[in-house]
Amino acid sequence: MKIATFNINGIKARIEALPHWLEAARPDVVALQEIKSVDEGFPREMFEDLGWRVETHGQKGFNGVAILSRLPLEDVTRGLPGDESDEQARWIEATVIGEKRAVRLCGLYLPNGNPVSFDADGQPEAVGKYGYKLSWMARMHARAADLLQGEELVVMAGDYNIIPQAEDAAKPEAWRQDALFLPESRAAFRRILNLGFSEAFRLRETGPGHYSFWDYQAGAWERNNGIRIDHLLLSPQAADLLQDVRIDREVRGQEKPSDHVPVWIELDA
DNA sequence: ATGACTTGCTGTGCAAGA
Repeated sequence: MKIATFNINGIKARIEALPHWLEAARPDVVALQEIKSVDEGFPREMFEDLGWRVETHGQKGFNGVAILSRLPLEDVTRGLPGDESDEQARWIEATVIGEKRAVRLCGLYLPNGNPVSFDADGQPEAVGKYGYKLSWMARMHARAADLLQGEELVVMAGDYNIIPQAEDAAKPEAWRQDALFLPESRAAFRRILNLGFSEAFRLRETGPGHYSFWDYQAGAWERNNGIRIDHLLLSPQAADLLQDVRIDREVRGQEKPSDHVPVWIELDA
């Protein structure tokens, strides 16, 4: 089962590039982020005509996640539990029925968290957008712990807006005060990993120079000034079935690209 | 470097992204 994550930065803007990549990469299931569309505005029929099952969780203008699948999907749920007042569309789950195993797939768009305000001691304050990021990650931690209690394989795929280590940024010094790389953000990410999840890419690849996002500004792509923030986290049983992992970096150089590129795994499931 | 670029909005410049 080939499972991908792709922050497309707007479904309308990627209406040609996304089908092009789907045809070339031929994943079985894809978690999409930043569809920037309400459910009724997503071009569902177009993807269904191409053979995809389509499940969306959108909102007007920003955010929004979706799952496209060639395999059957069951028990689709929308929204991250833990705060009924949270109206941002950043979490969707579905059980993907593989040839050998079922996989509980979570598609997520973790809050960016910028800008960050700092107190007189230079410590980041857990308020505003940064406070929302940290509280959202605490809710994700609780959901991730619950998922591990189930019998299904678990894959949590998406735009985490977390640079896990300095080697995951071309210029780590530029991100020291940024919500994507602050120690508190990375610690919250590690707390989720410490439940028993493995980050798929680092099971297979070591060292610097692997990125999944390049800013549109200042020639970031041409200078390879990137960061690695799109991840797939695997439960222990899922990690045991990992066969391959890849970042489709060449997508960033194609026509009218998103600022993110797809990341995918192959599971023996 | 307060920049840059891209997206969606019911806009005519702005917020948000990372």
